[in-house]
Amino acid sequence: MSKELSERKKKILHALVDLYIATGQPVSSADIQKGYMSDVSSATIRAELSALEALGYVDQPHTSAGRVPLKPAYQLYVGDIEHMGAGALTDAETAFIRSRFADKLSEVRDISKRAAEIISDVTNYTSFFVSLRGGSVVIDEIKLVPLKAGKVLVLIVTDEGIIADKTITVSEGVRHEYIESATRMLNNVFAGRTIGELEGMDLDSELNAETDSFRDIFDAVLAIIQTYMAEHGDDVVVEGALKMLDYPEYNNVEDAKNFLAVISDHDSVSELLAEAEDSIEFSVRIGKEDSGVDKCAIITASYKVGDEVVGRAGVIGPERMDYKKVIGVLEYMKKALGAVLDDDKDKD
Amino acid sequence: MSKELSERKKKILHALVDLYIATGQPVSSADIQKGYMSDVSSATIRAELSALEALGYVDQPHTSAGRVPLKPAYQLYVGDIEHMGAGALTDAETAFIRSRFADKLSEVRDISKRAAEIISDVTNYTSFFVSLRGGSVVIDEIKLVPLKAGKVLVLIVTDEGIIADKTITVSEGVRHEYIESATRMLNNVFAGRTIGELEGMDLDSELNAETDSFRDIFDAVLAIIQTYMAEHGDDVVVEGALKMLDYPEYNNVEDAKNFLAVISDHDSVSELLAEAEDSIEFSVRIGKEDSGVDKCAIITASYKVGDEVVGRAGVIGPERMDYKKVIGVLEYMKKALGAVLDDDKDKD
DNA sequence: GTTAGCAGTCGGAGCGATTGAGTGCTAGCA
DNA sequence: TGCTAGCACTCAATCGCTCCGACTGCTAAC
Repeated sequence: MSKELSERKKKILHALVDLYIATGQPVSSADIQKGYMSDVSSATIRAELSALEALGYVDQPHTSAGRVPLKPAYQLYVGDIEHMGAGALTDAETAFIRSRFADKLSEVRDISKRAAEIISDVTNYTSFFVSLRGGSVVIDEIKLVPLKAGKVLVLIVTDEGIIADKTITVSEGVRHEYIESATRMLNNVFAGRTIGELEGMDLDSELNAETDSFRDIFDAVLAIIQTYMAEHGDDVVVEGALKMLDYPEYNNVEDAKNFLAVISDHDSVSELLAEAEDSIEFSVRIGKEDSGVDKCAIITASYKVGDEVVGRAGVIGPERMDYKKVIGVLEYMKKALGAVLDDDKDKD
Repeated sequence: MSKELSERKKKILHALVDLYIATGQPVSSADIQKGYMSDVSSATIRAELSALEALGYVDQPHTSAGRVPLKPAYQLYVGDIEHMGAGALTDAETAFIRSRFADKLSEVRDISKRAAEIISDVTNYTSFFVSLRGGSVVIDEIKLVPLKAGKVLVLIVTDEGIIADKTITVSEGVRHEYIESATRMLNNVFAGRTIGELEGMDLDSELNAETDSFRDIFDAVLAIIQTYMAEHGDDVVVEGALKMLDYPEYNNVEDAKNFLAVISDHDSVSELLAEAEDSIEFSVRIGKEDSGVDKCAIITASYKVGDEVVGRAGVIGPERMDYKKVIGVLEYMKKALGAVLDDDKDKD
């Protein structure tokens, strides 16, 4: 792979991957000649293929079979696509996408879910969407709301909305002044900080004689934030997990099970996406041997609002997947999502 | 099936199901004789089997094969088990269950999830757990909490906790008196009612000239409740969905896919469980032809706190599943869950 | 460097023989 | 009348075999 391939070799390789993606069958020299290179004979193509095999780009399942692309071939192919521009979507497809985004979705989670659905439906592959709000949520304000029976509802208001599902019981009863000073204390400590910051901090040091009397409330608030962190670290949505089973690559139960196990575990999905490098917009990885999703390719794209990456979408499919289409869809989603998110911003 | 089977036929049938559950292979007359009826010859058993086949209890995949139980056979078998008492769990199993319930779980959802996990892990089948809090949640109180910038947080306090994920914007600003009268109005209408009641009611009739000025707040509250209904109607947890793929019955991708599609759709799971009759404690259904989960048996159990059914657990597995064990586990869970829930009640 | 032509390879489909598990039947026995 | 021993029969599954055809690799000629 040190040397550049000749133009003809590249052309043959591209044709081979194209055909293999379309049919899933080993590609013969005659196939390539018929569809792509009627100017030379199949024998010539055979000779080239033989060379490509030696270079590790293609493989032969057995002596009398056609050639099958290997990882380097896919990589070259994907590179070509990114150069040449992605495949355009059909009108029906763009219409479909727009219609699915037509209803107003307010929750971030709903948008992620819808986006993942759309991607999966249009591409017919398994898709996932991760909203990266992790540590960057800013705590605006903490409110304590007295309820009946010595209970206090803790409200944590952030720029992303409210984290408020915890009632705590206070020993002191619900004296008004007590609640007020507790609220002051909590806001001193927490307000204006991001959740990410809190994680690394030594919070005990912030406590002093005065605040120490609110110790239990303080601990409760901290617990809520930590729970929130754990649950919402990265919000992962997976759609169309079962679609993978339609492809012959996963037509045996063992592999299918493996795949589903990985894909249903949100942590591993998050990890898969995290490996995408930040610097590039599209990242295609093919055949991760470890991690149970070998025989797969993963294409990811990052979505930004302003300068900040707010989400990352991905498609996972068989190595021989329709890269053009998938990249096209992810590309188009960038526009569509941008519109939805901006809309959402305006509403606030 | 009109006539009672002879004791010997029953015994043979029971043996046959036992063996079939253990091996998954068609059972021969010799097998039955060896393990269960050394007092008569295989020829006699063959004659009985032949009769049972005519009665529709068993089937022969082909002329020279053993017999396989049909639905009626399973039903008889399950009836026997329920009579005779379920299989006792091993010490290791009960210890495992207790240890998994050892950590304090406060959220209803966490408990459901844990329970489903335990059931699935001990039985090695797919399990689900539905918390039926649906319409019976009582609204205790509605609170409006003013936030910065003309926004108001709506809090709906119920006996099950708080539904509070909605901020609304009020045109009037956040004048204290306005908020107070709105709160009064809302509590007049909603407090003390269950969510289920609200659904059937003509709420507009409750509005009068006075309340009409709070129309937007009123509508917002209603919307929140309706959203809650839709999302929390029945809280369904499914665990170990992939375990089904270990059983040869689902060793082909087509069936596996079908099964997973049903099981991942919480609505259909909810439906499956809803079909369990309320009157009986254990409900076993075998081979629902429609609904994609044919070739399956479903065992459900209801769990009560006091007199109220709070949840329903189920196990779904191949028809030839280890009924004794599953029923034993569900039975034991009744005790274990009872303890956890009571504990939880005490804490409140 | 390219091509036509041909021999060689190998997977897969199709076919028949063989095996063996398990039955149904029948004649004889208690 | 009910049970059993024994035997003939059936049929899925397995194996081995051949045949077919889709490809390739090679070689000799252009």
